Amino acid sequence: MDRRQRKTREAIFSAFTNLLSQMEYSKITVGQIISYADIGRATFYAHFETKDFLLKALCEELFCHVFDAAAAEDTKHKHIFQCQAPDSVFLHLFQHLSKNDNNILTLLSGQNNELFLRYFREGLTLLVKNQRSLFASKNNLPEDFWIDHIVSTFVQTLKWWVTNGTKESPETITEYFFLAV
Amino acid sequence: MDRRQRKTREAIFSAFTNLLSQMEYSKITVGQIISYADIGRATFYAHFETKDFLLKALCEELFCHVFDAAAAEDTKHKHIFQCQAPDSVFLHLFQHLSKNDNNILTLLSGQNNELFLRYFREGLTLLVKNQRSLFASKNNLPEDFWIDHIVSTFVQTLKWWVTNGTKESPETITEYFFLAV
DNA sequence: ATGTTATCGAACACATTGTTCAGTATGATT
DNA sequence: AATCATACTGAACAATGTGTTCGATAACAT
Repeated sequence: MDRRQRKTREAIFSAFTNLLSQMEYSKITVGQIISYADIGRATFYAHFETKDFLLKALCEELFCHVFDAAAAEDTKHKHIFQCQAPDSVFLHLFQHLSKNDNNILTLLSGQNNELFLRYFREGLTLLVKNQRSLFASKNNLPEDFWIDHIVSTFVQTLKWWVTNGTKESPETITEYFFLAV
Repeated sequence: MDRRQRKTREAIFSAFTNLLSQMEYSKITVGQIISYADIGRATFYAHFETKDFLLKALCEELFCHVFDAAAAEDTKHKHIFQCQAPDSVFLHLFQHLSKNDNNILTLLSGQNNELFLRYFREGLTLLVKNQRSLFASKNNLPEDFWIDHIVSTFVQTLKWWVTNGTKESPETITEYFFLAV
């Protein structure tokens, strides 16, 4: 990819992420984005069809990164330490999120667009399906129902955690999550 | 209240509700609302400051009505039949919602504004707090955490129900809800 | 019958979106 | 270094939506 394209794309993402941490999605205008990113109007539209597509692209980058990282750390962990703690994927996810890389927590906690949550839930659903064996106690319920339920509970736990100041350790939050679910 | 005001207000609510069942909140314009309601532009703004305030007013009417009705039926039920089934409030709520009065289900299931869900959750939180004794099993978790969790689970159950065609009976859904929670 | 108040409707300023296009700068390729 | 392709600029543009204003008209309460 052309260096110019890369720089522009990153400038847009950076501006957009900053704006997202300051105000809710629906209030952000393309004018603000190009002003922060310091690019021309036409350039923005050469990269993204609309603001919604920008959000989608950002989510794909952020969430893929987080979920992949959590899964990878988990695998590595198991290999090195032979650790079979059943909650390790989720613990790693909470740990990773608690660093607030790329402001994901900020974005998830604020009153942002539903699109945002939808993409997060999509990634999370895949993760939960891979870990379905952890939740055998739910098997008197329809499978898609309880997968949905676990995803909801994770998101709720995360929101509660952030809203209340992220005071608890990732370990404690993981415990809450498994107690609730 | 002046009859003219009442009529206008109802025309706006009616137009808005219809539109909400046809398209998502963010796509609806004031122009469409006044066109459906067949009123002047200035009249709309004499009643509601913005579209968001209209949504808020609608939610207050709808949700108050639903939660109050559920609580009232529940009380009546207990008085007449001496029924102490612990899940009756929630069963009544599911029953009431399943009639889809005023399109609440349609509105809740669609990809509507977060505002909408926020108001629904507010009402629901009050209801859950009144019924906190039903969920004693959660008392090794912080109280605000599990109240949040129960509210989340209710909303998730409702969404799942509607998304999957409202095939299950209110009784079955209530059972799912209590199994999940 | 009278005074009050809601509605009308059209016009208004303003903001935002998404497009267009000619000109300029930067990158890749030989 | 010269050349070609392509990304960016910046300003202008139409189209759409928001929220306000105001004089005229109709409906209401008493």
